[in-house]
Amino acid sequence: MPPPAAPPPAVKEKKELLDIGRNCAALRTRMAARGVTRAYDAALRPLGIKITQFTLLVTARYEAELSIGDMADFLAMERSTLTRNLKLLAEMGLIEMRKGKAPRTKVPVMTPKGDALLAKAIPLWREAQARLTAHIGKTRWKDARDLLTDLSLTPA
Amino acid sequence: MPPPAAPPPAVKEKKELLDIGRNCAALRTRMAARGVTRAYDAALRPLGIKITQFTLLVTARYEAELSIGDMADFLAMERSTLTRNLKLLAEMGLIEMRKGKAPRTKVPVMTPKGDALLAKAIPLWREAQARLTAHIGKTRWKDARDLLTDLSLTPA
DNA sequence: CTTTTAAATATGCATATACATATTATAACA
DNA sequence: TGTTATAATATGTATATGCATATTTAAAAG
Repeated sequence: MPPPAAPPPAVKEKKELLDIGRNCAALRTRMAARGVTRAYDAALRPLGIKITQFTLLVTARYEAELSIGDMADFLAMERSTLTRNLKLLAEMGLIEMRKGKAPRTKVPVMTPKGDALLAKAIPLWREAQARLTAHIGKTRWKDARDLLTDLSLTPA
Repeated sequence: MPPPAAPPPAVKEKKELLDIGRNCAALRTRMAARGVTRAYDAALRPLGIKITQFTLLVTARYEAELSIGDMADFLAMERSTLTRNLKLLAEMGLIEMRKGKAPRTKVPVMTPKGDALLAKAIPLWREAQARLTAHIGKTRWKDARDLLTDLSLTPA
């Protein structure tokens, strides 16, 4: 057994590292996102879409006429990320990109195929959402939602 | 202006879509992860590492002798994801992969370079964490942490 | 009406993530 | 002691994400 490359951390440093591991908001939030995403992805797997894509379909269907830029703001997401994610949905035939009213803008529009898929997806989403709220406690979900909203607005 | 590809959703359906957009736990959790990650990544940018990498360094430093598999469980992350993320850190010279005590296992071990970087990163992490707790309220963070932990354990 | 400018989207590059499958290393067995 | 079974890691493929930069498009300036 070769000696470690670095000496073990001193006790004081150990405490500091423990504190970081326990309290790092980024780690905790990302872990939550991983776990929740896995659960919702599993629920939607029979339909061949992921929860991220479901979200975009819902937004496109409800927030009609939102341009890529506005939709990215709405979802607190990079424009370039959204551009690509929408492109995938368009290639799947679930949406169609059209010219928006404002100059230079493009807006996603649901196709009949997209509408049909969304209709099938909603019950699956409801089941996943019900399992989650049951898991964390229905009462707690309202607080959770507000908290998550605040976290998404964390200043850089 | 061409007619829309699909008729506008009925009022009842609109309410349903609004509910989903507002309450989808996956969307809210992912939005939070995006926002928080952006803030912490920005704080660490001067050092050329991301918050995800910082987290792995802290874990490797504190939870010594954790194999890839155990570390993945600890972080609620796919093993294959962790394998690749650790590989990047090894290529950067921040860690070194060694044989673990248990058969077939590998464990990340900090290099002196990794230790030095971690030491410089911790103050930047503290600033980011302080900004976040100030933003959401210090009292609220404790509840938030517990909530996020529960979310990461969402059953599929 | 041409040129310039500015706003919006797209692209290059890099990391993070997960599922399915392949590879590898070692223990257990014959 | 060679073979087989199994546990651990690695790889193939695909999506998600963000920053920096390029391209495009249409308004505004001349």
